Amino acid sequence: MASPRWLTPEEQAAWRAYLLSNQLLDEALDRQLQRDAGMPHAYYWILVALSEAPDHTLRMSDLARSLRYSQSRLTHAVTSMERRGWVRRDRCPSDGRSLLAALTPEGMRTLAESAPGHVEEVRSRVFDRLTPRQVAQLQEICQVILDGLDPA
Amino acid sequence: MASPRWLTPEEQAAWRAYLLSNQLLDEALDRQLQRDAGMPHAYYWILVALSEAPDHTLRMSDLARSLRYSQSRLTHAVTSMERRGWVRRDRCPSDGRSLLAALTPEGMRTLAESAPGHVEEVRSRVFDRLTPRQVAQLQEICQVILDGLDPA
DNA sequence: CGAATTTAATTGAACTCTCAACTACCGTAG
DNA sequence: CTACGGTAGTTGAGAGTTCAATTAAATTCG
Repeated sequence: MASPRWLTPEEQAAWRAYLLSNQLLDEALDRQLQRDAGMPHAYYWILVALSEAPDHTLRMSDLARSLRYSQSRLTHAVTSMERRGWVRRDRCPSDGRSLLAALTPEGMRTLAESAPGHVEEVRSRVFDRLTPRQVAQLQEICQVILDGLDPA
Repeated sequence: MASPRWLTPEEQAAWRAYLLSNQLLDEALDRQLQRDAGMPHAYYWILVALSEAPDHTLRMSDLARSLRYSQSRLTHAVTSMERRGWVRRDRCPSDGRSLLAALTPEGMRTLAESAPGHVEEVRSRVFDRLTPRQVAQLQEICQVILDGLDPA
């Protein structure tokens, strides 16, 4: 058992800042969406993904893959969103195993109503505070981390 | 109602990379700790905070404040950690409302055993992939975001 | 063809976290 | 000294997520 490669002081400081800012940012985004739209952050991105798909429709498994949600997570989420009338689930004509999740007009309207407020929150919390240079740096850093986590 | 200030394409790309890398990184960290130490990420930091405190002891509310956890979240977490024998809760002699959470030897041992593997995960997922320059950039960016979210 | 494997999706239990309500104790002002 | 506002902490319900088990349809291959 080799001695562990501990973090340097610089790395520790960066890591704690990262974890804390993430924690608070996630909480802020979740709270804003919950308060103004009655949905968790995860549901917002399901609405976004469906709204960007042809016919506002995606196979459950493709939707899960594109958002990197587990199938179980997506099933539970879509079940709840279906109860609210935001999404419909239809059998896939070409594959009996698959289900097609489709955004309803009601779901589209919910997204359209909540998007401006949510984007405003993201702006005020993040992008209004960063220089264009920092935005580019952030993306590069996240991309490097993603490359290691997301083989796709 | 002014027209919403949408994100620019650069901001959108950065935002999606950020959200996805966060999601996957959080999942990876949680999975690693759950698998190797049987605890969620949040519990790990409770152990760390207590291990760094004088006498391995902190008032519940100070612990909550330092980690930015809600009191309720901390109560539930500590209840679970107490059942596992990692933490003890004693009445505070100077203030009848307060409770002092103390790390037990068992809890200290659990932390000592899980820390190397966890740090290795953080290294391999994050710091081994970033240049020192990027680590500094990351910290600055997170600090800017923190300044807006954490008045303290 | 028909058995075995893989893929799509759901289910339910266990767990964590949030939120609102509640108990108990402290400090202070009348 | 007692009433009152604030602080410390817990509780329980509800919601979302994970994980393992299950169902069912498609695909592969001997």
